[in-house]
Amino acid sequence: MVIVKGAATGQDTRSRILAIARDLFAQRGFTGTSIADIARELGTTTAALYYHFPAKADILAALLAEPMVAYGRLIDCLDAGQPGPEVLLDALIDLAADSRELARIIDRDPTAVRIIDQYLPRSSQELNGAIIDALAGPEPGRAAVIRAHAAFAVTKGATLGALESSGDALKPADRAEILAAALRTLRP
Amino acid sequence: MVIVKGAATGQDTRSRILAIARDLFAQRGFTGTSIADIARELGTTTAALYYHFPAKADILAALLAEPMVAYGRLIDCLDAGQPGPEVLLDALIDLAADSRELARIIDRDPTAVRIIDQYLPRSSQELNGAIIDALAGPEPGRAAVIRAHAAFAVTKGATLGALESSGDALKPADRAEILAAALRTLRP
DNA sequence: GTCTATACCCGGATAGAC
DNA sequence: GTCTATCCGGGTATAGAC
Repeated sequence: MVIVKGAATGQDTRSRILAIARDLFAQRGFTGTSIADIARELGTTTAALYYHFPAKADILAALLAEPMVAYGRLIDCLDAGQPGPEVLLDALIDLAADSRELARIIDRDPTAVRIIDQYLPRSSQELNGAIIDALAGPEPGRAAVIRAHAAFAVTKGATLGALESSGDALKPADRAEILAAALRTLRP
Repeated sequence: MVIVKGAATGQDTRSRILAIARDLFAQRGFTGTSIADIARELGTTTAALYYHFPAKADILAALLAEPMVAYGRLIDCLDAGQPGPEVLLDALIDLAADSRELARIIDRDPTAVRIIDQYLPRSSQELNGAIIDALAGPEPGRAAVIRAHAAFAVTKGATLGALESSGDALKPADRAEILAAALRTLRP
């Protein structure tokens, strides 16, 4: 039997920290956000934060854990069997939509990139390279590689742009439009 | 009559500082680069740096001055008369190519963005918004706005991707491929 | 123009009481 | 689980000699 106490504590505080951190990191970047900033928003002191997380980097890691396994699964799909470009682009759009604040953090803050790379088996550079390769197809000419870069850019840029105005979720119509644009980019 | 002294000094040191800063900022981000890092690379102390620049932010500002007027000119063109999308996309590609390291700094480090916004008449957010509006055309539907975001993303993403492998200058063939991809994105 | 030395602050992180 | 108090390091910036 679960008794609900007056003010929520425990696991709940941890989630609040993560939510606050996600916001602030997205706004000011990882480096630009201090532990004190998070604590202030949380309504506690910095010391209290360290009860929940051993270090600032671990907050970032916790935030990225979920999208990272998703990203990893995607890469595994690439290693085994070639998915069509539609499937791949589709997955990339979903990934960008699911973790939009994180996407911003990841490719915006070099310091953050270095930190998350320590938590990953493959560096984020390698991951991006694998995606470009898959989009470019087998034995690609230079033009195909450029088109791959273009399509990749569309999945990120257009998805973030669409979410900017529509708030929380990516509308199906928008998703379709983005996918179509990315495909057009890819195949002349 | 100009006498060339043994070791170059004066104006030259200033340029060296800027070159070093451009490199380091691009690699580690603005926030991630310290004055001491730049001084070390330069072979002097931090104090010497402050003879040439009053503050770290001023180094960034000097670095961005040139591309910023180019960007401003582009926006002015938008205000007066509608250029076709080809012209606009073309200019965006050139801009990305000319200032690739700077482009990285600008949309990667939120702290840097805040700093340069203090030096500009219009915020970089407004500038980007104006470009999206121009690409979307008059009275755009939602789909057109999304396509505009996609095309904008292509000019940046594909240009940076192309330069990654080709070194210093953007090859004409690559430029054409990028422009074609961006246009395809824009018009179904 | 460049140095040595230093002031000053801020960020991350810890100790130990409650 | 949260507090007060504090340490440490590194970062920006300045003073003043050379």
